[in-house]
Amino acid sequence: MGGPKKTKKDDNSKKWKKRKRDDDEYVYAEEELVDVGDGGIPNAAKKNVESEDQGAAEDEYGAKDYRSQMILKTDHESRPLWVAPNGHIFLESFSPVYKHAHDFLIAISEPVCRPEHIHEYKLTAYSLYAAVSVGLQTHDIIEYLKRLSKTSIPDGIVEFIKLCTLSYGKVKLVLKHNQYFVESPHPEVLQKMLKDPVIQECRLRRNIDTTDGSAGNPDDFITQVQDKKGVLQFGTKQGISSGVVPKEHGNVAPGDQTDNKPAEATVPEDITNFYDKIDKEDEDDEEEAVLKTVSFEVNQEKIEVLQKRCIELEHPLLAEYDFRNDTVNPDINIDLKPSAVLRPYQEKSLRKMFGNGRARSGVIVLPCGAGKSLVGVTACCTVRKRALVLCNSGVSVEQWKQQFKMWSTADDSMICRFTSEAKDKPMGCGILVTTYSMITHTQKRSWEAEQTMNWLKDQEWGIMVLDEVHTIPAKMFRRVLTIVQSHCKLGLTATLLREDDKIADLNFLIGPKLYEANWLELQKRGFIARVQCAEVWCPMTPEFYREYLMCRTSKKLLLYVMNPSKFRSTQYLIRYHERRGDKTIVFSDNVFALKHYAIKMNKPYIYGPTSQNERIQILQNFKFNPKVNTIFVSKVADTSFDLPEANVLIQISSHGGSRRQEAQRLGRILRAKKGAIAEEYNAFFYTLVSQDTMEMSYSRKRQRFLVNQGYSYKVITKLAGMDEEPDLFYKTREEQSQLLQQVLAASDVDADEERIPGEGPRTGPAVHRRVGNMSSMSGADDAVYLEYKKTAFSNIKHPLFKKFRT
DNA sequence: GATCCGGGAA
DNA sequence: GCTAATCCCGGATC
Repeated sequence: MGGPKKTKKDDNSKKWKKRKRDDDEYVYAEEELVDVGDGGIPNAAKKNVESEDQGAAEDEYGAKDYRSQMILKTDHESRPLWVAPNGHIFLESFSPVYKHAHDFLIAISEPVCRPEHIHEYKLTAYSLYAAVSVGLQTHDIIEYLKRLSKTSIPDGIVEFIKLCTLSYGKVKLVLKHNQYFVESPHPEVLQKMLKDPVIQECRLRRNIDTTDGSAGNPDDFITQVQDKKGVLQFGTKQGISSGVVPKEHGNVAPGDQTDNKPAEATVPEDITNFYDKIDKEDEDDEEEAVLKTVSFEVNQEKIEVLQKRCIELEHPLLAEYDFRNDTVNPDINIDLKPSAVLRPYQEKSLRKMFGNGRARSGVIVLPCGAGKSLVGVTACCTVRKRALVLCNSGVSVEQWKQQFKMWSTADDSMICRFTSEAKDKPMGCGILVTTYSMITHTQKRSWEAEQTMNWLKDQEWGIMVLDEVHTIPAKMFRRVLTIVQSHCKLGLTATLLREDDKIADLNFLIGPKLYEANWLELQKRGFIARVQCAEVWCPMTPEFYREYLMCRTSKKLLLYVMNPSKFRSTQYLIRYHERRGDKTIVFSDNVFALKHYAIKMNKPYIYGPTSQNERIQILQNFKFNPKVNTIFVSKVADTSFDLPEANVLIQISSHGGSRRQEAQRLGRILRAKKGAIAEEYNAFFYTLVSQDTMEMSYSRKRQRFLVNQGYSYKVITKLAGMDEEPDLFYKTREEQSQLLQQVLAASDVDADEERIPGEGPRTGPAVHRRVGNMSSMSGADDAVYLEYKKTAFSNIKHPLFKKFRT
């Protein structure tokens, strides 16, 4: 393949490639295609794509020239795609068929980078697996890709798609009567699989004969005939929500015309026709309706081994739940309220899940604020079997309960909370909301918790909703799976990103990604806020910079966070937005900085030790009190509670290069803002960075995810108007050096916990870290901090400090 | 009872 | 490898 090779891959070009790699993720992305973790790629396919890729010439910058392998079609202008031989796909977002192509690419590939004009995707074994699981078929994928493409499709890609999809989707994992079965309409496939020793190990043989009396012979399967499926509607028997959103058939979707130039190029008919065909197929694949299936039972504890092995054998197990024909588990009486109207993308994601009339397990990716919980609630209302919702914190348990009450007909008696402080009676309830740690708890349980857990283990759950699924460690999630028996698992998340490589695990622990929304697209349509992202560069003051260069890493962090010009920029931005009437949240990972900034500026702050009551109080004030427009928060705000009213976010310190945290935080202000259509932006996201420090490289790393989602960062090197602003703190050298002393003293304390500055070594318990239960509003619950106030702040007249002065 | 605090875990 | 934060439980305190 690959035609005549004009590569001259000498050492020199390799060097370039390597250098490129160090500062550019793109090259990584290419490599990932052939290395997606746990044997996700058929080996033959690997070779295929690799060899294909080598056929391309590379220039001195590592760019590849594929012209020799791809022939441009004459009507290429009306087709939106290029498919490169390395599996990367490039899409013109201004194309009249963008909508069709985008839907299709989301289904078959992973988005890599989606800026304004050209979007990049890549084909991976996982993404193709996901495509098959939502009902697409090999020939349709290839055919549609061919039609959308400006050029011929490289042979290697066709081969790759075939390899990754032909054997997929033939074997299913189903739960019946509390027993797990591997099921397939293809007896020969099951026979082949059962020859594998690993799979034999996972098979469960019962002494008692099963219903049809299957015996011990490996080739003896349980055989049954499947029922024919009907058309499904979401959420309710009556199908209130179905048909609310018209499907975008035919030509260009109405909403798109406004954003794009009127389509001068005619859309080739073969594209629109095929889109309709695929879209329709997804809805009712009748194909297997009358097929006989064969199955064998498997051991619940071996399920993970089984799934992994099946992927290696290139027959990944699909988990599907035919809930409408489940007569064993009773229906629960829950429907969507008529007022619950799904947005188009919510409906679309649910169509991926329920497309063939059954419930598929998998992950739905929506940005925060885009209505993930409505998707979860609707899924539960569609399945109408006992549902288990797993959350990260007690607070989000409460929020989920609220969501169920808001969108569905479920009342208090049907929704049961199960956390350490709220244990409703679980028996007879339809929906159980609990935390991951409650399920996986290993230590002693209270009697009540023990009872509920026993009950929970005995249940056969219809659906398990996994909130913020990206945050749970894979290990913990595995334990959940061995404890809970559920027919179907729905993972919800805002981003599938993690800095470690555990995200691939989700693919076979939960299921493939069913849908992923494009943030910018939602923003354009007004479903989430339009955010202006800015990186504000704050020069280090000379004194701070000198210390920064001299000291070791742990101290460095404190120095660049406490940089006086950063403080002043923060103060200025806060004032600027307060005048505009905005609501601002300031994030700081570093607790020392958090407290110092907040106290100095006299703003409330929330961090770990802040009591539940106080948190609620601060949040309520922030929400309703027009005098409280700015609050400071630590890491606590990254997860759990949401802050619906904020539209400005300022980051003064963050965790290394975590892209996920960045995305999560941006999500805090994404909830669509009212009356916002007039302005270009209605939300602001500032990251404050101390110039010429490590922070700058962290910052770039963190931004990468959002940049790939299409956000652009504006770099601000000087805040206009800041110099004219009166009364900003830390203006004089003297104030600054005082601050420096505090910072240095603070990092010394870190080095030697027991020492209190200025008082020499302590032996007795006279000074304790925690002093009584004073309000943490004032930061007085930290004796060390109290010490500083006595010395450094003693000349400041401020009501907050008066209380504590002796 | 409700609330606070500390320990252990991950 | 470290830090911050969280969860659950049990015992102490008001």
